Amino acid sequence: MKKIVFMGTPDFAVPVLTSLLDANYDVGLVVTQPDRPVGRKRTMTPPPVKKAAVAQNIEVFQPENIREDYERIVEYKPDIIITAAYGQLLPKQLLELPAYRCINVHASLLPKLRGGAPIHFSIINGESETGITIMYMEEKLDAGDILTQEKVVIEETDNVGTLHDKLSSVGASLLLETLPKFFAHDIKPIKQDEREVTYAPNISREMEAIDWSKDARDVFNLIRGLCPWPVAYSTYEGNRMKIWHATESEGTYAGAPGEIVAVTEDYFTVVCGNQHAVNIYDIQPAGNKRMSVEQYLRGSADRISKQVVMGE
RNA sequence: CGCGGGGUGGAGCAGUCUGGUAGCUCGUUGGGCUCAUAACCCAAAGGUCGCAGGUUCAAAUCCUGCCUCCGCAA
Repeated sequence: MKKIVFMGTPDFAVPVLTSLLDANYDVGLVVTQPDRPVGRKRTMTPPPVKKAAVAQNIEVFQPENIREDYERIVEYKPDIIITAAYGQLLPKQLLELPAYRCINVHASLLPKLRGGAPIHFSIINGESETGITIMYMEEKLDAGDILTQEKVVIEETDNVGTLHDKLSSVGASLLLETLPKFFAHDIKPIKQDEREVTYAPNISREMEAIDWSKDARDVFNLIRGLCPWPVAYSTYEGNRMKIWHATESEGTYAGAPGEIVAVTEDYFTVVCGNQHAVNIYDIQPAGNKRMSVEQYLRGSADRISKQVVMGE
């Protein structure tokens, strides 16, 4: 029985861990990020993977900095380390420690979308498919040789939430398919083609603001690529407004980018670049909860007016 | 003590400054109109106005404390 150390942090990694356990793999040590203060109240919250591990009575190790504090893992003498969205780069000493080395479950078709937010960027970039890659880990982020991959189609109706769930589940099942072959040395690792590399860095604040001068298609992709987290936003008469859900509008409109050109019972239309537009259905005004435009307008029909320019 | 906006029938809001019988849009239920309808007309039910205390003849409204939801910032 191979001794496995699992390293992961967010929800994405939870099904990967639990499916290993369900398949009776010997995961005796789980490494995850330290509890972090979360939300307005700054309450210390354990990462999802920790909760899952604790629920199964597995030892949890939460080093602040894995590059300096990894002695516990060496002590454990793992045969393999499996990571999934752990959140820190591993030191060389750990990468070379286990006989079967370290493998990672990454949510993109590498070499595309290396980095911390591959799911977001697959949608924001307007890709029609993405997937899971299981690969060796190198010192360089997400650059290791590829073991197995599985594609996942991105539907028009997908957002980060739905795609995340699909990928997480595919990641778990692909790992279970990969491991027996991997341990039997039945997989030939493939080098990543450096010419094909693209990156998916963590989402920054500026990225969350909608640039209405872009194509309607790009705006649409940004909105669903940031939903349900961290959510795209713009402003309405100076007040911040998160945009939870929108669709591409048919037809062309002669308005300035950001201008509201139509308001109906349940959505309003905002012009983007290239004369195209998006219809906005779900919003969250500053200080309020998320609500449909229909509900928002019920409070008072003139809360959204034509000719107002969003983002100004 | 980081800054700020909220909590009013099932939903979204107005009313609070200038205390004096609980209002709007929608939903729900019943009835009517119609060949018919998610449309239109009429009617009804449904709220201890977040909680507690205080001021007052009288508090959704003023004062104090607390709970809670949310935007920003970290």
